[in-house]
Amino acid sequence: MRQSRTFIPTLRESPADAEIASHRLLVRAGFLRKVASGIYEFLPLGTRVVHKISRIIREEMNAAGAQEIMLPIMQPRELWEESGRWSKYGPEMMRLKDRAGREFGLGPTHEEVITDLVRKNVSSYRELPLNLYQIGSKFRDEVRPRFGLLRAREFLMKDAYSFDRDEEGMRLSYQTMYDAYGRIFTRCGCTWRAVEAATGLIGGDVSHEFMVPAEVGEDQVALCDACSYAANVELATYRRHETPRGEGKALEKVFTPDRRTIEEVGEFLGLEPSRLVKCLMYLVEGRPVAVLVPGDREANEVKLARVLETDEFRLFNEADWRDHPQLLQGFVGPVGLDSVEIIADEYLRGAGGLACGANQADYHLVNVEEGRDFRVHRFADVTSARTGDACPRCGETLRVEAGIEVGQVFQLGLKYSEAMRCYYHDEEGVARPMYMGCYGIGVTRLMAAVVEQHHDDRGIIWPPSVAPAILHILALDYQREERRRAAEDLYRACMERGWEVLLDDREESAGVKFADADLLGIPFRAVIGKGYDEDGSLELQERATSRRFRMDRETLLAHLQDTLDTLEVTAGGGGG
RNA sequence: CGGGAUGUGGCGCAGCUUGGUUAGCGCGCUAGACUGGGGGUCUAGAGGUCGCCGGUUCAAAUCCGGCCAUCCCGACCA
Repeated sequence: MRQSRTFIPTLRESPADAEIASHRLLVRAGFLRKVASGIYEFLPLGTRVVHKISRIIREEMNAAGAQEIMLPIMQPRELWEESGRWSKYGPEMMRLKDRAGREFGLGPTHEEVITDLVRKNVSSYRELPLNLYQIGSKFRDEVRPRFGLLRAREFLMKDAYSFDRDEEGMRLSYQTMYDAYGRIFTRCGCTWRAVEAATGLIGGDVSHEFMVPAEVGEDQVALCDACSYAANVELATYRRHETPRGEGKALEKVFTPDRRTIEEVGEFLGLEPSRLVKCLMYLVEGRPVAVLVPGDREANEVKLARVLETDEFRLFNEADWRDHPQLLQGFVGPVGLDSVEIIADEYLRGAGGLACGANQADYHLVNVEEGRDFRVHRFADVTSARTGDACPRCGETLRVEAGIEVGQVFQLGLKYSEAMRCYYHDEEGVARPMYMGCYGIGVTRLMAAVVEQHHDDRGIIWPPSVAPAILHILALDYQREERRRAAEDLYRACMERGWEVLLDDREESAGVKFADADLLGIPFRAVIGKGYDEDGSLELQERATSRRFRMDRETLLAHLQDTLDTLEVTAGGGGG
């Protein structure tokens, strides 16, 4: 690539609407532009990076026995009715009609189409297992697109689907994908963690997310350094601390004028927040349910959904409080709350010495004991783990940190195959549903994650495996004939070797060239300047370390060859 | 959807409170000259429906109303 002829519109200043490093740098360095909220254009360098990442994914997927296909973005409503997701997916799915009024959705994911494809064309156990994947655009009408490529509405995703004859086969397919994912992220230069994950709208029982640790990550992950426990906080469990016991004191009603929040009441009564019972009112499928958690904890609604066995619930809104006038907002408590189902966090089992709302304006109860003063219908794990909690496996201290979810794998089981009648015939000719798995990688999100992990205040620092080019040739003062010739000569030598290089052949000042080069983040840089005038030597610079080495042309080429060879070796080896 | 903020040449911003005649600055862009190892200097230029619609006024970038867009926080989502 000749920089003078390549579309790389760099920006001296940061775009006003970019907050995080990856978004800011990808736009500034001319990889990316925004066309609307959550919708981006990929410029030549951005496209190259996408291709690099895609290539790594293809190599690992193919090596793992998956076959690449291409599925449509536009999908008929009928298929989604079959799985029940036409209504379940809600406004998250982009919908449109054709001229005849037929309804379609833009695929946010492809379980329906792939299941339809396989059920129509695969009918024998002899054809299983089968693993099909594609790399293509996905659409999700996110409530709030943000952070550039991290949460976009149109994005590139690799999605794979496995079909097996039984559960064991499915587990094997799952493990194969799990292993391939680790290699993919390692090859892309990321440090990552696989964590136990919730399955959400996709469904299934077992799932792992691949997380790239980053401050800007939207997910919180609970990790144990002592054992291997790692889970998304949405489902991470933790050992409860010693539950406070009652001392048999009599229940007492205390006047607490205008004190409603945990902080206000705790301060007024002189009690730790953990001694207060937070009584959250939820409307669950139309009926009120009380959820009790210790005052210093938040309810975890993903866990709650599991306990309630429904997604149809929400915290009371204003109207709900009006509909249930016997429940006093700010003073609800479990004592005497007979008409309402009560679910409590495990921590409160047998707890005493508690305080809670008295179901009477401006009053709270103290010396409350579970079992004696109120009864819980169900105890469950309904609060989130946080840093400092005890690991559920080994009891050591958990750490909660932010991460970017770059991939997720699911054991779907029979969810789609039964709903959509995706069956095969076994040796006896008996029709059985296929066991499915699905496996996603957010390709463009991964690109952003790589930048989050690899940048400094001057620009991007691409890992060689995904860089848009391996070498950036800068000839300073391009008007000087000898330097220009040397640069052109080096450029040609690289091209002959089939390397991807960028030649800065612009007549810009040295400062501009260096600044742009830092911004673009190509791993190696060959500078042709004063050293060349002196003794014909070139300067090889490493973007990551800023180290510089003076050497002659041949040494530089040999050095790069070594680097590229190492990259190839890494590609073949394991990761993790 | 709730809360907050912003919208002025390609980019980043000032001007708006207190309306006034040619709407400014930096960067970028064009032409020329000099310079040439960290966004260099000078000269001369081009480029703007001040987000959109309506209202108030002799007069609106500026005041008022509505709408749209974008970003942030939350809710939501995996």
